[in-house]
Amino acid sequence: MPDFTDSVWMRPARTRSDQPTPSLSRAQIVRAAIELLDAEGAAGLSMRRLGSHLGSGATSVYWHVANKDELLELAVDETFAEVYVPEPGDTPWRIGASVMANGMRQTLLRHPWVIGTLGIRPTMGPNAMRFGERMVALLTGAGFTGIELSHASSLLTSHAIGSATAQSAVTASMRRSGLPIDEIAKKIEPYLTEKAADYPHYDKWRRDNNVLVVEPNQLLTEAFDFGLECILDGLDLWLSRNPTKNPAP
Amino acid sequence: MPDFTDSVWMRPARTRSDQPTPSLSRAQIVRAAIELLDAEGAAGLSMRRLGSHLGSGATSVYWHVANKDELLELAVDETFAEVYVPEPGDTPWRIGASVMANGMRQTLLRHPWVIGTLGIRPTMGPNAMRFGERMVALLTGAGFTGIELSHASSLLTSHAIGSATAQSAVTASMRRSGLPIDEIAKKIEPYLTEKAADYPHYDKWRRDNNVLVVEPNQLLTEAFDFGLECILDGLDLWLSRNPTKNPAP
DNA sequence: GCCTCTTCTCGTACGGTGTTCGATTGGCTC
DNA sequence: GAGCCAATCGAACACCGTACGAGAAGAGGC
Repeated sequence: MPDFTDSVWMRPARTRSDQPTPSLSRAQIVRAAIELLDAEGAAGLSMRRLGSHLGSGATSVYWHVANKDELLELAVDETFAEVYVPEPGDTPWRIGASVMANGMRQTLLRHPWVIGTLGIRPTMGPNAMRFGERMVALLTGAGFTGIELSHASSLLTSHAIGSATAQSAVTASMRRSGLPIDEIAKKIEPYLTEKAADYPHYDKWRRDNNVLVVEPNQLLTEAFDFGLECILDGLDLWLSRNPTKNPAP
Repeated sequence: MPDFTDSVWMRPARTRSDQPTPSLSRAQIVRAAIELLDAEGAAGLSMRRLGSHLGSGATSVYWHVANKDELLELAVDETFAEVYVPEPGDTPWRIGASVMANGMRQTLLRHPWVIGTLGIRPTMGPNAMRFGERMVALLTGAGFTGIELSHASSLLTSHAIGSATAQSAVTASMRRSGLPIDEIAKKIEPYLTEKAADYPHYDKWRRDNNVLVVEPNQLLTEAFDFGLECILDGLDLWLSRNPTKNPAP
């Protein structure tokens, strides 16, 4: 029940910064949590470890933050501060949208633990709001209005999220295995050839384009760029088919 | 280290279905796990609860499945069996791609806990492989070849994942709050108007299109459809700009 | 100086988690 | 019967999130 109606964002932070400079602060806690999460993933953050990482007792954190979920919510919003959305007018809107999508993808890849939280609750913190504000400005400048503005924004962020999800999965797996890419390819190969008869189209395509030799991160980056261009083309087409009544100058 | 090189999929299931009909089976365990996950989300699945849901001891599951991660991997792959990818030739490729993307989105919304796992490791189970096989067939029929075939596939699945992520977030939050949409809107309103000055573009857009009165699931479904059309338009444009040397008949 | 109030820290404890390990069962083949 | 092996399970370990209440440390009033 604590959602929407009783959110972190609608409550004031507990420390009202009185004089005696408390040894813990919400900002400090969130920063430390992000450090742990970046270093070891979602499993690396426990309240006890966070406490000792901060040099304080395990349960001291609970005075500044209601619970772990809320801490995660704060941490996720904090990462939204990193994604830059250009002002409209600085550049053509395609460039602006591209910069935003690339930035969002990069941020998610820098903090892969964020990805696993995006399906749990919508992020409504100040940084996410500021992100939304900039998106509206950018897409309004591009000529979008009404509900389609929201749709275009969703489409661009969805692409960043979906791409980052796929890429995060393979980089995390590669990191866990600790092997270089060609070693992994060598290990997977027999599994794939064994099943080749079951997946004839895939196998033919795989052999024709010998996929496993390409660096996966490069391949997924190219996939992201390709998809982004398609999306921007599609949006451009929509704009040309639905000219605004009050077009931007 | 257990990734890629030592995966569930490369090991045979432990029960070789000998005669004495063991009271537990891997398939049964996976089915029960999915039931728990669907009913109560990722937090609803614990090995003890799974055991008692199956009417067996808490740790008996460990004979059939190496650990919880592997069980999740099996469960995720199982859900991939639900998404239908049409054969090429049955319909125009746009329809086929649309059916696949819609199906994938629906599957993810039926099993929202899957979304949180997609960024952890790539799914390489038999059902995911079959999915890939069908995608290659479908997109080959559409005229894609080489690496761009992979990119087009990634783009379509990314859209399904990204859209489902956003939608899952709001439906989960609404379910947690237990309030009807208009109640939620009433509760959020003061927060939004308080911050209106900070987010002028967003606030103007929000008021012009009074967003909060629309049913969020309907809005997000429309956003998905809008985005899918843009993507298909973009892919069509790419196809027309890059005619295949050996075009499909 | 003392008293009280507020802010903040922290040790302890409770119920739950994933997983290991060794004991135990039960049906099969010799 | 003896031996074997697939399969189940209970107990135990280390860890988790967090409720609670005791305490420290300073501020303000007198």
